[in-house]
Order: sequence, then C-alpha cells, then structure tokens
Amino acid sequence: MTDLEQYLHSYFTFDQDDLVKVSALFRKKTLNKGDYFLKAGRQCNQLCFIQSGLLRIYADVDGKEVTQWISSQGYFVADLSSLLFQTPSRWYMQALTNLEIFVIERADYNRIGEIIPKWPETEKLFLAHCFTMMEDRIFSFISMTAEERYHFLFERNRALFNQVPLQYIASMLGMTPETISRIRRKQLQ
Amino acid sequence: MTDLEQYLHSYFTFDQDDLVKVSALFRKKTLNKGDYFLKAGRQCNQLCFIQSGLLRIYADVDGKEVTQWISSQGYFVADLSSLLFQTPSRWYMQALTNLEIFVIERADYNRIGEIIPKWPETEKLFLAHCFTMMEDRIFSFISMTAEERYHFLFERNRALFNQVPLQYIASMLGMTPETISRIRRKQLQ
DNA sequence: CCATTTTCTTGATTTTTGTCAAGTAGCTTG
DNA sequence: CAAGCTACTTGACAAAAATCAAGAAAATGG
Repeated sequence: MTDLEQYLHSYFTFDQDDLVKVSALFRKKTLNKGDYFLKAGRQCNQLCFIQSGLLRIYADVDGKEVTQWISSQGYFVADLSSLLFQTPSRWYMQALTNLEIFVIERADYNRIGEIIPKWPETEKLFLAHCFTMMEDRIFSFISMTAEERYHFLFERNRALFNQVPLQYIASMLGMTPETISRIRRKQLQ
Repeated sequence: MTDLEQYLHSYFTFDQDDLVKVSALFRKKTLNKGDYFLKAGRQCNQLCFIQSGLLRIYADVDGKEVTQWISSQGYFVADLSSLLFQTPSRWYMQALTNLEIFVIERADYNRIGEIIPKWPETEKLFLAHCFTMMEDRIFSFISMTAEERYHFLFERNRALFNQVPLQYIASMLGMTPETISRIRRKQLQ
C-alpha cells in the first residue's frame, strides 16, 4: 500500500479495490523548496495530497504576506472554491520545504463518484470534519487571548513548531513574531 | 411558491417538481423570543431554514456567552458536525426574536438524495460556498484590526446592526461592547 | 568553514483594546 | 405613566499587543 492509499484508507475506509482505482487517478510529483503549487489569481485545477514536506498557504495584502495555514503530511490541499467554481484562487501555495505530493486533476476528481458510489457521502463527511476545524479556529479568535490561541494551536500541531519559521505561525495566529517570541519566553521560565 | 421554495430555488436551481417534493419534507414551526432551537450538549437532529427572525448561535465559556454568529432570513442552520456524526452539539441556538422556521429531521434530510439525484453535487457546492465565507472570516481575524473587522462585517451585513444588541455583534467580532461603541463614535465624527 | 542572510529575541515606546465604574437612554411592562 | 430593566456610552485606568530598532542566534551557500 502506498502512503496515499494508506491515508485514503484511514480517512475514508474504502475497500482495497476502490482504493487502488482512486489512487491511480493521482500522479506523484515533487516540488522544490520555494516552488508554487498555486498562485493567487490563477485557477486551481488540481487537488493535492501531501506525502511529505510543508506547504504554506498565504495571501498578499498590500505587499505583506499573511499566512493562512501551513499544511503538512497527510493533508489534502486545494482552493476548494476555485477548484469547484473555477474562479481565481485567492491564495498562494508555496513549498516551505522540498515537497512530495500526489496530484489529481479536476476532471479526474469529479470522476471519483463513478468509481466509488458512496463517494459523495464520504466527501460530505470529510468536508464536515473540515468545517468543525474551521469553526474551532474561528472560535479561538473570538474567545481567546493571543497566548491562549498559541497554546491551542501548539497542542494540536506540535510538529509545526519545530519545522516552520515562527513568523509564519505568528501570522496564522493573527499576531506579530515579537508577540510569539515573548509568549515563548514565558513558557521557559 | 412558499418562501422556502423560493430560497431553495435561488440557492439550488431545482426544477419545480423537485422543489415541491423537497420542501414537503420540511415542516413549518415558530419559536418565541428566547426559545432554544438547540442546546449545547444535546444532539442536533434537525436542520432549519429561517423564514423570518433572528437566531443567535453561541457557546458558554465558563459562564460567559460567546456569540459565534447570528443567522437571519434565508439561512440554513444546524450544528453540521452534530447532525452528521450524532455527536453532542457545541452550540446553543436561541431565538433573538420571534422566529418562523422550516424544520427538516435528520432522516428526511438524508433522504433528499433519493428525490433529487444531483443533490450530493448540489450539497457539495453549497458547503463549498460556506467554506469560502468561513475562510474569509478567519482571514479577517488574522489580517485586520478590530476597526477593519467591524467595517468588514458591517458592509456585508448591514441589516444586523439595526436589529441586534451590539454586545452580540461585538462578541462575533471578538471585541468588547465598549470597543465597538468607540469605533461607532469615530464614524459619526 | 566562513561569510552572508535569515530568523529570532529583547528592550523601549506607542497604540490598541480591555476592564471597571458610573451614568444615560431607551424599552418594556404592570 | 412610572419603575425597572437592558443596552449603550463615556471616562479613567490597566493590560495586551504592535511597532521600531538593535543585536544575537541560527541556517544557508559557496
């Protein structure tokens, strides 16, 4: 079983046959550090699965980069709205490290339902999980201080904190690098 | 055409036949100001469509109510995660005004696909729209000041500001009522 | 391995926002 | 209409976070 199949299996509990057929729609690809998977303004025509490495999702606001999220191993990534409605993407998606991904084209993605009859149901449940995570994230902004948000993310995503420049994490949390640095110092004492 | 049918039509572009069949799965209901559509800890077994009135969605954090959102006419509302996974709801949903809603039970909701073959596709696109709105909201927290967030919401949701106690709007925006009051004063000058 | 660049930390200061307390305005209801 | 709520505003102050500037530490690339 490839890693992609393993992940598909753990997320979606397909049976072996379907697994192979679906994963055959993906093709493996590598990106070098600094390469873009997607640029704002372009159309998102693919969805990718991250096999290894880190992908930073950010927007450009008056020349300042605002990091929306950093996706790592096991994530599915696309600008969903751009993928489905063929509108321009709002996000840049750039490799923070060398990156191994599996890529599926829009047309093939839309064909998964033909292979797996219960795909629409499965997909809905997957989207619902993402929904919950986004709700939690919104809730963290309206109900927590900067310090609490830091811990909230840290507890859920420890791995990130060793691998990623803190300035990006600060941006994800809606605070400055200086603030995150001071929160960290507190922890050590 | 009832209002529900009108809205279903505008959101989903069903044809007339399907429209009638789907809307027949909903039953009309009224809630009085202060009544709960859902309480945290309970299971969400229904989805509702708001015909008129305002429904406040909030959580209780150590005795303090944090308003997550206020839904108004034309909104579909449920704790999606609780509805689909039958987990306990995280939100209270309380009528801010007398409320006319159309309610559909989980079982009937899950049956829509039998009536409208392309429902799963339609539902996915609807969820994707919600996704985009949540992404925008998250982005407002990581990239805007309190004042900018205020305007961002105000431009998109003017109607709310006349109908809803400002303290709830403040909470949705992640700020105190005093801060919102000061932002407002600035506008007048 | 050294030079350069990038990232992180720290301190001083300013700005923003929260907290507390008091007062006002506007509803609601008996 | 008056009493009692509730919501809103305001001011004084405190706390949190941003900004600016400088320097330290770490990573990167020849």
